Amino acid sequence: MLQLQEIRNQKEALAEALKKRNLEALPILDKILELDEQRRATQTELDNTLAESNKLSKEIGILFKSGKAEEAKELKEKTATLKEQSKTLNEQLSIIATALQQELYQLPNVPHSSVPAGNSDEDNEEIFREGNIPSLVEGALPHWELAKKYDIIDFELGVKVTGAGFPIYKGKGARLQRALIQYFLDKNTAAGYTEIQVPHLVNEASGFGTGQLPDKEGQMYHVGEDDLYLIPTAEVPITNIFRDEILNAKDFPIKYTGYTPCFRREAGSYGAHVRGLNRLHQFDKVEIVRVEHPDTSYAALEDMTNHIKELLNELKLPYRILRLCGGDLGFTAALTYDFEVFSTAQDRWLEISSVSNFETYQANRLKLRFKDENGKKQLAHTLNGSSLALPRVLAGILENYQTENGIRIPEVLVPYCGFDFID
RNA sequence: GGAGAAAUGGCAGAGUGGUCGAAUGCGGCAGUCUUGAAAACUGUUGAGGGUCACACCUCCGGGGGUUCGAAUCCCUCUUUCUCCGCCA
Repeated sequence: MLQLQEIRNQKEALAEALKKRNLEALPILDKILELDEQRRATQTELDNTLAESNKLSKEIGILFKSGKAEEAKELKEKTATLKEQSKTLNEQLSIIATALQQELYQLPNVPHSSVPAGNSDEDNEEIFREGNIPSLVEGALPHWELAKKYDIIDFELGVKVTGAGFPIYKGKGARLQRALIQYFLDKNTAAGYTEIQVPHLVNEASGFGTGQLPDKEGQMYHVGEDDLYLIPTAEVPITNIFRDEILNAKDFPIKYTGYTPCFRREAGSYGAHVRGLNRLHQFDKVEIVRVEHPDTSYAALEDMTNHIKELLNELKLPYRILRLCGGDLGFTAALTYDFEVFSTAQDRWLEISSVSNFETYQANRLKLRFKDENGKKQLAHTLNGSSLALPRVLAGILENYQTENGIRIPEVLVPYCGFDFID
């Protein structure tokens, strides 16, 4: 959520920056300022009414104590009008405040100055590439066929037990997945992230705090009986740890990592690109989350991308890094780097990590603040990134490490797996 | 799931209808003292709105109600604790 103060101070600059998202924000910003004006005027009126009412109440109290019941009675009658007035004003105020909130929720985050303009993922800017892209090998199989051939992932069985998009990992497939989780967590903790385990269901306030609600309601599974949501990413429970907190500047940096399953309804996305592990309703992910001082958040973002690079370098997977363009940038992010692994058999790139700086956008919703060096309260910056999304890493390994006779295991994972070959 | 008790500022803990945004203690911050530190002493110390700055308004778990007036009374929800039941 954008800060009202900023909208008041630099409306034009914000509107200009939001154009990168192909959003003509000026009418919304004007509407917001108008509602803001109304809100303050109504608030002032209400405050004055309440002030008068408070004054009378005190006088009545004093009169009663000094036994002047008659005079008190007279004053009592006067308060009736004030009560009526403040009730009306209060109702008006809440209508205006709600309208103002709704306008604010509509606005996405302002893109960072380095974000390229663009409409879709085709306009994302490739900023880094590592590893050779093997040309399509004769006889190379896509991962879903490899999974079947070596009996390590059973998609049909998942359909039987739950439905499409809920695969069942078996034997060495399950073990490889567990090895990856452990490897990622070990690397993250070695890099200074504190490992935590968090709930897999969150309440509405949490969904709202990180920006999943109210906009992306349909993407989350909702447990109506208890009004809880299955998490679409560990970002939600981890970041919400800091909701309504006022930190000290010396608490920074805050670095957390956690493994969780992630649940996404993925309503409306079907077709060839969702085969196999490409897009699932339930998948595992290790996440890193940081809360930073505004002055250092972009250095933190670089630090995070370097960390993800190291993971992929060690796994020796061919990958590239994209700077997302305005049109592809998530609603709440100011700047996002996507990491993509090359899927040899599918001849396409698969997103395996998304590292973002949300600046104050989430913090404003979360009321996540800190006391700066001068004792002033200001909003913190939040960041997060996948390190990494398991299914697509798995797909990348299966496809890139396949041989005629089986699948080799990346060297760094062998100690975690206890085997070096799947056949 | 049943029965009971409770929820107050960073923490502990007073406050049961009127000047209470809230005693007191601890903690935090600043100062005095000291070569420095500790101790002691003095001052200061919740959040939000509003204002150039004041004034002023709101907030004592959430929501609603009674009253001229609510931290205090009533209803309701949530959470915590104790006992019983069930359970990995």
